[in-house]
Amino acid sequence: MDDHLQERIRRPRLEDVARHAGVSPITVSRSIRNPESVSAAARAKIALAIDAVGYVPNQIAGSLASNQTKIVAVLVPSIGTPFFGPTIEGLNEALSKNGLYMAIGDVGYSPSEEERLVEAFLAQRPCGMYLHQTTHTARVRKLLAQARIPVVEAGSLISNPIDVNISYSNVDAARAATLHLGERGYRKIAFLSSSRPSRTKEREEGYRQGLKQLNIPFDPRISLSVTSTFEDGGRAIRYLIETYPDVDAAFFSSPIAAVGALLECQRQQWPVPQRIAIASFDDSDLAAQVSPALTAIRLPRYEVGRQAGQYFVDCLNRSDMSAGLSSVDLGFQLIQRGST
Amino acid sequence: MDDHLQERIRRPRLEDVARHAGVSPITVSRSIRNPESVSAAARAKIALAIDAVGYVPNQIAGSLASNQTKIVAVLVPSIGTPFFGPTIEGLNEALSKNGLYMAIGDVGYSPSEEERLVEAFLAQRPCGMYLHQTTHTARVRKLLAQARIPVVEAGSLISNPIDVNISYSNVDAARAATLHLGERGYRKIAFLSSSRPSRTKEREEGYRQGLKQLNIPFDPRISLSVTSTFEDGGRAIRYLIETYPDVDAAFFSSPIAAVGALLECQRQQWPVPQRIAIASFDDSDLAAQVSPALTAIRLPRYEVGRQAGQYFVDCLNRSDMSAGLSSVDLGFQLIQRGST
DNA sequence: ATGAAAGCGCTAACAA
DNA sequence: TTGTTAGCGCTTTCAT
Repeated sequence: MDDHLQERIRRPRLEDVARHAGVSPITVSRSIRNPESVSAAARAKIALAIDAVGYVPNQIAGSLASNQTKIVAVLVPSIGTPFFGPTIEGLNEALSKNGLYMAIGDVGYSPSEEERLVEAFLAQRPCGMYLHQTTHTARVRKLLAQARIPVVEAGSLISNPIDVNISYSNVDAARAATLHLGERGYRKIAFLSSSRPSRTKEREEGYRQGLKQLNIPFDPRISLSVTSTFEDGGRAIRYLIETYPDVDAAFFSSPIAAVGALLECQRQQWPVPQRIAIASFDDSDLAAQVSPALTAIRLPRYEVGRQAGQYFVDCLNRSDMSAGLSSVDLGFQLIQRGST
Repeated sequence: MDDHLQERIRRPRLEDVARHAGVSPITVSRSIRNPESVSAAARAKIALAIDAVGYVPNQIAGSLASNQTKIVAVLVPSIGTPFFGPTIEGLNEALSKNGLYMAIGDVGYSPSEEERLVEAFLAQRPCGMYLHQTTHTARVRKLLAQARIPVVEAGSLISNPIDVNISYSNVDAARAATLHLGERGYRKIAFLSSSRPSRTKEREEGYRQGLKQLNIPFDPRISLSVTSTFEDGGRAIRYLIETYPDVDAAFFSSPIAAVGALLECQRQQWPVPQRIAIASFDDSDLAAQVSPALTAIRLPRYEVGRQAGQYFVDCLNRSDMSAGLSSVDLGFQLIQRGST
């Protein structure tokens, strides 16, 4: 009687299950978290009772008592863009397999927004934090250091990570692509950087290092900034060909812009790579499908997420932390296709 | 002295701030959550103290005491695919603006995985749940009903939502595209459904309704299942043209496959739409860029997320719930381009 | 505007 | 293997 009334009013607790099963609350707790530590008989009674009262554990209370959560905070520069899809997938793969969950936030390429979100997410006491970002405000670094949780920074290879850095080198990859173009005989290589503030500097640095190695002088007039859209990619290639006819190769930081450029070349009947070669920093299914298919740097985006996720899992199991290396270079691949 | 030692050992609490500021813990709590309810003098002292001790609120304890969280659980069929990007962006837009956060999970098109995740996420006591899915196990429906939180189902228009249904009609949209093709004079219209289990049935139903309205008999031989890849789209159109030369239009459920088909037509020099017209169920930037650009149904994916997010926010403010309509049809647009 | 007391639902630590 | 006790760090409620 009383029971039925109460069930209407408040959600059942451990105690309700315990009473129903004729055991103590802690036994129910154990049977849920670590079934082997409870006798088979008790386990059976408890399973029945859980079903009967419709019990769903309150993880909030559990987290407060145990001082640990199963939530990893994931902060990305832009939640909707396809770029981070594979990384988030990799994180999810590693985390969900081990009973961890993701809380996700969008920092919009803004350090102050990152600061706001880091603080808000730390209030949830996550068991780890993934930042797809390597430059932070001083306050962020301080908050994260105090938090004493595993922190993975990704997106660039850096020398002084807060905790662990898992990434590829934008500089190396951009240099490799530039060298590839040089080795294929292209001499007047334009660089079309993405307008996103994130990795542009590093990619341009790699491009310049490549040029130097090829003994090609850097020409600022053919180093342009382009938004990451198909339209702007097309616009850029048109501008280059019309303004600097001796340009024979274009290296795009954005794979979207690179495809846009290639589609524009198709429309304009500019043969690729004979009239102009095109290479892209980032690979995509699409890059492999256009004609000619695009030469591109393949970044280990999925792998970054998976290894980051695995790191959080490992930290939780052996709870010593910081046993691994502080910086992991996952490398990249140059996929040569018809466009160069 | 004692203070400094303790700070090393455990994170500062409300009490530490309170002692530092010379007020009671509850005043600190108020000053954080509702600054106006505290005198300006106290507020100033407290702000200083928070900074001095490096206090980050423990939202876990807060949630347990207040019996409410700021977390919305978001379950999508596949976290990495670009399809859900705009929806998640819309959710994030509405939620983050109002101090709510997202926990995200991937149910992988599997009802049993959905059940597992719904239960796990309910344990976190979210203040709302977004499901990009409309068919559920009985247990999921029961759990969600008991949870007494706002629930948004999206992805299809349905008649018996658990709480609220915000979507577009797959049937209506597929019918509209089919009718469009009929009106443009195409008579032998193939349907290439996506192999994803999700909305395929509804889209095929719309296609058949459209055919019926056009007095065109349904021909099961040209209703095929195709994976959502560029390659398979190309393969499908090749198969159709080679096997059923009288097919004059192809309606793709997957925008990726549709673009793949168009690229294949370019390679094979099959003029579009003269040899064969192509239409796509879902729009994308890319669809607008290929030549000819693809006629496509534009789905309000961002808007679905934004309105769902707004619903959660509204429910939290007026805490009555279920004041709105139970089903919202956000419609769709048919964007006609060169491919039809 | 501020404070004191009580308790949210669970788990850690200890005991049996 | 099971139970008892004592909190986890906050917010609610009630008082002043």
